[in-house]
Amino acid sequence: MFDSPIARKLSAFVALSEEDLTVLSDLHDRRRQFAAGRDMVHEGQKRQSAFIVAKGWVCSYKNTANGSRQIVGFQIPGDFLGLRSVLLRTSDHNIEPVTAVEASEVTTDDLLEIFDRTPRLSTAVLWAASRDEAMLVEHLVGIGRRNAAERTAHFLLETAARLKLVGLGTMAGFACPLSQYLLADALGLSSVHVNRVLRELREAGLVTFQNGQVTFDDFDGLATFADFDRAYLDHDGPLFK
Amino acid sequence: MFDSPIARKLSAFVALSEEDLTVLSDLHDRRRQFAAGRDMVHEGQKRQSAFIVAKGWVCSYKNTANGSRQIVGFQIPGDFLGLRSVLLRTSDHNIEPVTAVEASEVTTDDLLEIFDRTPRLSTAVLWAASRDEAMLVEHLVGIGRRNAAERTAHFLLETAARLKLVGLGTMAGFACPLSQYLLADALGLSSVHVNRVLRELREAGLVTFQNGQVTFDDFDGLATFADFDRAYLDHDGPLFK
DNA sequence: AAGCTGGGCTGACGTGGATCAGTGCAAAGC
DNA sequence: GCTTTGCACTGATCCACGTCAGCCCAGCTT
Repeated sequence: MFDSPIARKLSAFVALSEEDLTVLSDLHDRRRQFAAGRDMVHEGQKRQSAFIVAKGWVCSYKNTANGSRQIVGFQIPGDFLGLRSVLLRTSDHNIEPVTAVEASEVTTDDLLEIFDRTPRLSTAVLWAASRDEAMLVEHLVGIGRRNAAERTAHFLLETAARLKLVGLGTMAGFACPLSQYLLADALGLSSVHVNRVLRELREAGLVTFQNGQVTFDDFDGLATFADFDRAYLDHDGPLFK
Repeated sequence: MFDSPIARKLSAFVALSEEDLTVLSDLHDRRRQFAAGRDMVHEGQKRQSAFIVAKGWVCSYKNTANGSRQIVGFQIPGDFLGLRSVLLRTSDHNIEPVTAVEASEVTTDDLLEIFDRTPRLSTAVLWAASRDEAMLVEHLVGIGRRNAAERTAHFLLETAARLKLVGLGTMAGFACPLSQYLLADALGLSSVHVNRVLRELREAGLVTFQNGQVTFDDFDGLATFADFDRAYLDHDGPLFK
């Protein structure tokens, strides 16, 4: 019962107390279901609460005036979503489930109580937020200064590292529900080009992404190619041991 | 004495108490100087404290393997920098003053005390962090899905809005110490192309950026062109009035 | 006075990735 | 069974930007 994805993830950073784990477990039990494709949150929505993903994949995105969209990031089990909207009062992005999703709603009051009563857990929440922001920065750097292939490779490696932390993948590979269209919107490319890049990476013997399955054929080679440095994910092990 | 840029900025969001203002004022008085061009923080640095900028411009950036760099954002008076590094224990980016800079160091202990003793101020700090993240997202969307001219225009508008909030600019324009090289590294372009884009925008009668001065020749036209929506900056006025 | 440096600025040319306009296939719906 | 829909995949063509290679000017050095 204490083994929810969020508890696993946060435990990798902060040694949580019994009480912390109970709070998380209570949240975890309060899950709601969301169908794939129907937006959970849309831009401009007010008084939005946050969620913790328990199962499934979600994406956060923004639409631009010219009709295209940019996916800002994917949330997987153990991730918060919409945390930023709580303080900004208005959501600045849309949130759409990629697959069927189970998630627990976390209201502003829940958050305040966490900050009030479980200081160690609140540190962990802030850590998770910092880590999400670090991923955002890495994403920005990738789109700004890496070419399509490096960017794609980097994304797959980062995603693998995140999934591994919640027990959903290994260094060998992971199950990936993303279409090439979604990948394109996340990487700032066209789906046509994503297709070509995936072929190149496959033919170079680095990664294979087929039938919803990502397989690392040469993990180290790929990491070198993508200039992937996992330091920003901060898996140095728990604080306050 | 209560009129530091940070106090101005946070007051636009949260109605601060006398005590909150005193804490801010004490921080503000504790300034240190930094020379332009010499890094204040470098990637991988441990146990880094945060800073609040009082005067001057700063940029946060990352270098990539192929020798180019991506500027993640600029910090102007009233902005935090390096907040994320506090919880991640290791800085994930470099920080360089663009001009001569005055900034106050904020240690982890200072932050803990703020969270402990001045709850309203801590809300304001978290709001500022959320706003910074929203700007990061907007930056990501720009690089991923907007073309060079739209992106440049958007950047200038956003920067104007931020400066205005701390009394350093108006709807008419602002003083801007950025070279076209810095602009290029921030926008994910080459400096050559930045130059051309700035000329286009000038010839279209939208903005003029010359001699360290940005002048909006047609503010509304530019905002339309750039698809600039200031909602994400959340200037709705203070909470808890 | 001569040289150097750091901006801004420019034309010619090359290219990574977008766009267009498809094909093929498997699963779902009627 | 036939049609529709969604996704993977492809070749041909185009163009937004990058790269290269320079010029010019202002402000510093020596």
